[in-house]
Amino acid sequence: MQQSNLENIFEDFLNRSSVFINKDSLTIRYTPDNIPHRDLQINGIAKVLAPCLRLERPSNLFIYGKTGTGKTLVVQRVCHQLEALSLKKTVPLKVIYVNCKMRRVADTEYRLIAQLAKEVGQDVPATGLPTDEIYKVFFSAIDVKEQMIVIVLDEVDRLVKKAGDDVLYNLTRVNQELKKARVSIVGISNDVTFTDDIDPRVKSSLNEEEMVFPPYDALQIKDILLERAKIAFAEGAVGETIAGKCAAYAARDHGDARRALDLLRVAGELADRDAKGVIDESYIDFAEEKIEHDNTFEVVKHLPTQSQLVLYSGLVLDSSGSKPFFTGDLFSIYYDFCSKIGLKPLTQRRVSDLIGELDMLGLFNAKVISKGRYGRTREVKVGIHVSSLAKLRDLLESSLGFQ
DNA sequence: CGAGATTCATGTGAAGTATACCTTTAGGCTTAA
DNA sequence: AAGCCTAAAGGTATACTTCACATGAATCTCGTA
Repeated sequence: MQQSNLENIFEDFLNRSSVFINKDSLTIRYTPDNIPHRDLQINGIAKVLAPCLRLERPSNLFIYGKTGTGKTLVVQRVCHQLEALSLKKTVPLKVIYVNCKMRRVADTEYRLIAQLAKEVGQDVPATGLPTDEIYKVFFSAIDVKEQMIVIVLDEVDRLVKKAGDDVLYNLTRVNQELKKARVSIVGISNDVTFTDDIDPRVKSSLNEEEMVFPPYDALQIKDILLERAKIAFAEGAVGETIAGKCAAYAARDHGDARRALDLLRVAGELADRDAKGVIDESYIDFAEEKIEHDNTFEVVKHLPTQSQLVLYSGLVLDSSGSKPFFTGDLFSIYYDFCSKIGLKPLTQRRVSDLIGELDMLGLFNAKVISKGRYGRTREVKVGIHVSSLAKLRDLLESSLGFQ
């Protein structure tokens, strides 16, 4: 492409009028002033955490709700206010927020505590130290003075599924170790049934208070969208029917408001790209597809090589038969690919675990079935939208170094 | 014909191994008095 | 003699392997009606 041409593109971009005024207000980073339909929860959480301000340890709190029901947002909102107020009243209070699902950040006991330590300014190595040592570092870092610490663990269910409930047990016992600081834990979980399989001791001490976030219904989502759209978009860029359509799409599966906002944002971006001043319905459909597409790509790109190859093997099997396939099938074709690209093959045991992980990520849909006389295995289907399959294969092929 | 045993292919848990990385410690070298 | 650097020793977490046992319905077997 020629340089003058490039310049034109940039010029063009700058001069072009956008449907957005403030795009940030549609992203997850944005904390709106007003959170509609969540007053009950906000007040509830505030009441639980309020004792912080008198340096009394509040009850541990546990929050359940599906994705996009505003859990994280509400908690962050309340915590911000709490911190702001504590600053004004000079109460030593600190809120630590950790998202446990982040791969390689906080998905094991060690890494979680290391992350907590980092949040309070103690840098610790990624490996090599005993876990107790990490605990000690973290404890002594917060126990330097009398203060209140609120630890928010987002998506704890992931952590517990991967690393067991020891972490939680240790954390709930923190207060006995500390002399000056007080710690309170707020756990956020997407999985409502998740406490079923944690130790009753942990359960009783963690669940001092609990709260459920019900899904939004279509009307509520529409409210939320209109509210945000007012901030985000130029006058008249989004009609009420568009918001309604987004809401309907998002409400279709469990009232996910985040999804609705994504939909609106991406639709806006697409409209901008076409230099249209208005978002019409067709953009919503494109946006739905694009989001799906982008999300899976983002996930796949950051997968370790071996997982990528397992996924690729799955895709190949899927395209050849488009019927569900079994662990054994996948393993043998995976094995062939390994020698083809010069990768040391993993054992079937490990591949089985990787299939499980891909299932958790939603890239596969796997369930264990028994075929009676013909054994027991996982029945695997590819859980990726058809429209992304071809491009995904290309991506994997180049990333894995196929010719 | 039906209850119980058998079978298959792999799930799954536990224990062991390799690797990468950490801290501690001891020895050797340098330096300043 | 004190201070500093380096390399070895001893320790850990993590990803993976090895081993061994668990699973569960289709199929087989065999006693019984």
